[in-house]
Amino acid sequence: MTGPGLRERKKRDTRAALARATLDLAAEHGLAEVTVEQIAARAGVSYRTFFNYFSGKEEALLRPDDGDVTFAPRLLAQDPSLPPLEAARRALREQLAVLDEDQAGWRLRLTVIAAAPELLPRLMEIGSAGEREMTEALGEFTGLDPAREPYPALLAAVLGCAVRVTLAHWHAAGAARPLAALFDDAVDTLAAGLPAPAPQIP
Amino acid sequence: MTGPGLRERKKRDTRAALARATLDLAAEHGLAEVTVEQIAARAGVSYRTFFNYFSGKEEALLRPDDGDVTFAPRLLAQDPSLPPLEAARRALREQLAVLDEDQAGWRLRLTVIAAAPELLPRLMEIGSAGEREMTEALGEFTGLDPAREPYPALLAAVLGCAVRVTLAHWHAAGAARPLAALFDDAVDTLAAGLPAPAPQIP
DNA sequence: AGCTTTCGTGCACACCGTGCAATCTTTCAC
DNA sequence: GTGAAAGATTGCACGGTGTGCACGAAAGCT
Repeated sequence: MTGPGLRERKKRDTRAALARATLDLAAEHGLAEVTVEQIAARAGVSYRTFFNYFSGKEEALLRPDDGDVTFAPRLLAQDPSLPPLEAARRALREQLAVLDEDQAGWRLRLTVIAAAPELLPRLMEIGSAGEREMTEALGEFTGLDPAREPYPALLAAVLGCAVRVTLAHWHAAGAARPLAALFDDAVDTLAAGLPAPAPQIP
Repeated sequence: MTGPGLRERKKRDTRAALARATLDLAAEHGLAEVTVEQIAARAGVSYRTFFNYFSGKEEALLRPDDGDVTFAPRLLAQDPSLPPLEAARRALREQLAVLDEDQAGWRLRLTVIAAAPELLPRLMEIGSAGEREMTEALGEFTGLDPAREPYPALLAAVLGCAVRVTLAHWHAAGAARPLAALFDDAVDTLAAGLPAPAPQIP
């Protein structure tokens, strides 16, 4: 049992250092004001090396881990007799639990994203490991061909939205309620056909 | 009644020429392979002038007109007693009708986008003139504060998805059915709580 | 006509992202 | 242990992007 080996460990460390440096610098000055050179300097590697790990600042900020588990196996492990929406809800709840491991980091990350709105659509690709993959998995789960029937794509897109809005609300509300509960509420609203809630009268 | 004036007209012509050149070149070679210099040359202006009209290739491709009508007035013109989903559906149907004016152009545009998937999330900002604006308008329509209640943001995001998926399907299916009909189907599915359709048995 | 405003353009600059080749380090086979 | 293979880091050079600035030309106004 030699473990992951020195090489692997150093690679992971470098990647983590670069991601962390990107996050910290972006939190301080805003992502647009930070250069790759600064990031590399803070992480202790050369400018050129940065691009051995990430294709750009964006990726370094939004995809700090590369080996994140995909959505498809989680979905296909669900009970096939469940309605698709319910099965997907359970799979995504598992996936969101990963964020709980580094709550502080993700909250900071969401702060940076909120200040750089051009990144907002990209959140779609984080919580769900990509909408295309989700579409494929839902097609398999439901037995519908995504190329012919819009249902899998629609469901995947809508769920991606639900994740994104939930994250934004969780962040805006200061994480007052746990992420999983907020996500459940959102899916409940979807399952009910998006009825208008009663206006609050404060 | 002198009309728009020579100056205005030339500006609009230049903008249209740049947008058109971007679209044509991107359709021929793929957006990533096209340089701003080529675009400017084809439109008959200088490299520098391109940036007086667009902030980059992306915008030139996805936002050919700047003065597109916003979503908010369309929504607030709807009957306030309607459910929010239904009111938004009607407002968006009006907005999508604009695309019918240049069907061929938009179908070509969608082809380019399909070949450059990193642009796909940006479609959200076209059909709906921006998700934030939609959220605000829905907050006003429902009497909910978007900062406290997630419902307006969720509805706006989901509708943006519906537009995007509808456009993708319309394009993939070769515009066999009209855009408005496809959009109606999608909203019907949403209103019904995203139930699983029967699997096709071909 | 003259005056003001606005637009087009050239120039310079910092940054981005990539290909290539040289150098150094880990790993593995002998 | 030693040396070769595999792989990571780095410097260098290059084409492309996007912006600030200043100058000239054209359009609109009086």
